[in-house]
Amino acid sequence: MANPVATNEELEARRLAAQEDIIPTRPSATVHKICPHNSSVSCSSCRLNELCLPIALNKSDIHQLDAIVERNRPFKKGDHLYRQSDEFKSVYAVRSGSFKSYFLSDSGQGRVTGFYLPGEIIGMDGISSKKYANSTSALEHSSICEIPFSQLEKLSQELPSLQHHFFAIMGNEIAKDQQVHTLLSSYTAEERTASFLLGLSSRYARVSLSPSRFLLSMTRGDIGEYLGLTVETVSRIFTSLQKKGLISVNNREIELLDIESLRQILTKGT
Amino acid sequence: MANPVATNEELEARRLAAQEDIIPTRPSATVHKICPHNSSVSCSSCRLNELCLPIALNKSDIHQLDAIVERNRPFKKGDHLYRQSDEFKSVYAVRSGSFKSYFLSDSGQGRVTGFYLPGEIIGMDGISSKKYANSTSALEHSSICEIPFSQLEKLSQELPSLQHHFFAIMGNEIAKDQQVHTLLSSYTAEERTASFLLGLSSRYARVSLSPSRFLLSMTRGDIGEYLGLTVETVSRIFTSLQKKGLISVNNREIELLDIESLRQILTKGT
DNA sequence: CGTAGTGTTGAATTGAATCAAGTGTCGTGG
DNA sequence: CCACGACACTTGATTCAATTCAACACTACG
Repeated sequence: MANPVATNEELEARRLAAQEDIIPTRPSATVHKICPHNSSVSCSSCRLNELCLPIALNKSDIHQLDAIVERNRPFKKGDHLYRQSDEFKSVYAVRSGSFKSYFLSDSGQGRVTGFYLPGEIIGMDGISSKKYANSTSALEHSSICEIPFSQLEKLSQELPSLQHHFFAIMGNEIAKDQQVHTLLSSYTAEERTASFLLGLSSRYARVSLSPSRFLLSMTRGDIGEYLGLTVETVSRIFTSLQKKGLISVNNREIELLDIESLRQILTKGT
Repeated sequence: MANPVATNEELEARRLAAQEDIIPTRPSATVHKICPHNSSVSCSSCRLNELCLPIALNKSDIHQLDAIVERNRPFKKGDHLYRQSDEFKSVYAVRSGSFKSYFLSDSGQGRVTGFYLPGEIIGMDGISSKKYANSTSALEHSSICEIPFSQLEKLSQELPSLQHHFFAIMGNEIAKDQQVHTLLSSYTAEERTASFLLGLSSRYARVSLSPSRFLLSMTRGDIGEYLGLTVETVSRIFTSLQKKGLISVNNREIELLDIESLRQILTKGT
């Protein structure tokens, strides 16, 4: 909290450069800036290749996947990957940055249905109806790998382990969504918030970022829409968790001070 | 509501026999009872084959699917298909009856995560972690087709259209779960209930049952757990919708009297 | 430097939960 | 076939968590 604000990419770059968990107090100093949006990287050299689609493929197979992946220009904050009811064409793997998906109902109000971090797959909701069910936009400067779905299907036909892995990715999405169902149907505002923070924490850990200290790329409003709460409630819960000493919040920068106690909020249930 | 209670299977059998929408006033009369739990039927002769996994397969391919499907003994009300953290082995297609999936949290309280009607697929939440994330039990006397997943994968490798269809089924589940997310995070009790009833209606229509009159195989408590409401609230909303003339409820038997107005509850939003 | 967007905090309100007390229904065993 | 007990459902009164309404502070950006 003594820190000036830094973007996730900067934090990420720093971490890669320094292999340390502690965020330097004067980050703007002389950190060598690695650009994580570099679009010329191949799947085999991508540092996410052990988390992303290539996870199940051997060296030679990866090149086949590589050949169908399109590495698009970087996305600016607010840019849309696709919009609700656009024709479904591709799924996307987040390379850097973050995205949110949201659903606009007939009555015009939107709700956030998901946040996506590096190594995660976006767009699977469009597979069955051939139209995307959500809109998805970048929360910060971000980059993406586009994987045309028809080609992914074709390649899955040739590479059993790719098929297996993609089934697993989709199954994981289903299991995750059902957990969220439980969360929304029975947890209190504090429990939802704690669960959200712990979820982000482990997802950051997965991409080798600090699990206890990170930047929220989404607004309080986004979080509220995702958790089924209002902005005000999210803000109040953050404040109250801070007063209890479980977290430390400073604007978008957040630190989980007592992960164990945060977990207990979820398990001490009714 | 002047009707004595009848099970869904009976309603189904009657409909098949009579091709009519109106439930006879004296059902116990002389309806020729077709047993929908007959386990000797093959995929190609199953009357659900245009809704279920075979949908995308031609005659000759169906026999290959047929060969890996295991048609289990019927399930009695309350019998479990599998339990949370059992080893994942198969996905299941509902042949007749209905099932509920529910998740037990550490604190012991369970929440219903889904209901499954004939032609729908159960168990995909276990694919990625190799353990089922839910327990699933029969809500009434029901029958099931078990599809060992490893064999389904193998066969998907040979039959591109099966792979395609299974991707679509999973994508559909994801899209559906995200709609539920929106429902739970922003709808009122009345909106959730209306949406639930309309959802059941169209799913019954899909299996050629009356979309406006059906039996609820789940308790008010199950509905409440699914929608994130209490039993009392569900009961009150049913009563209030009945007073408004939109539905008619008599115990587990329900009739949607004004589907258009029910839809309007959802769209008139904020 | 000003302004729009984002976040915080307080007070009042409310929708649904909880608590409580029933009635209705079904399956079982006598 | 009926009586019993367990479970399912309904309805009312009260409480409470989260929303709503309102005012203000902070930040970021042109």
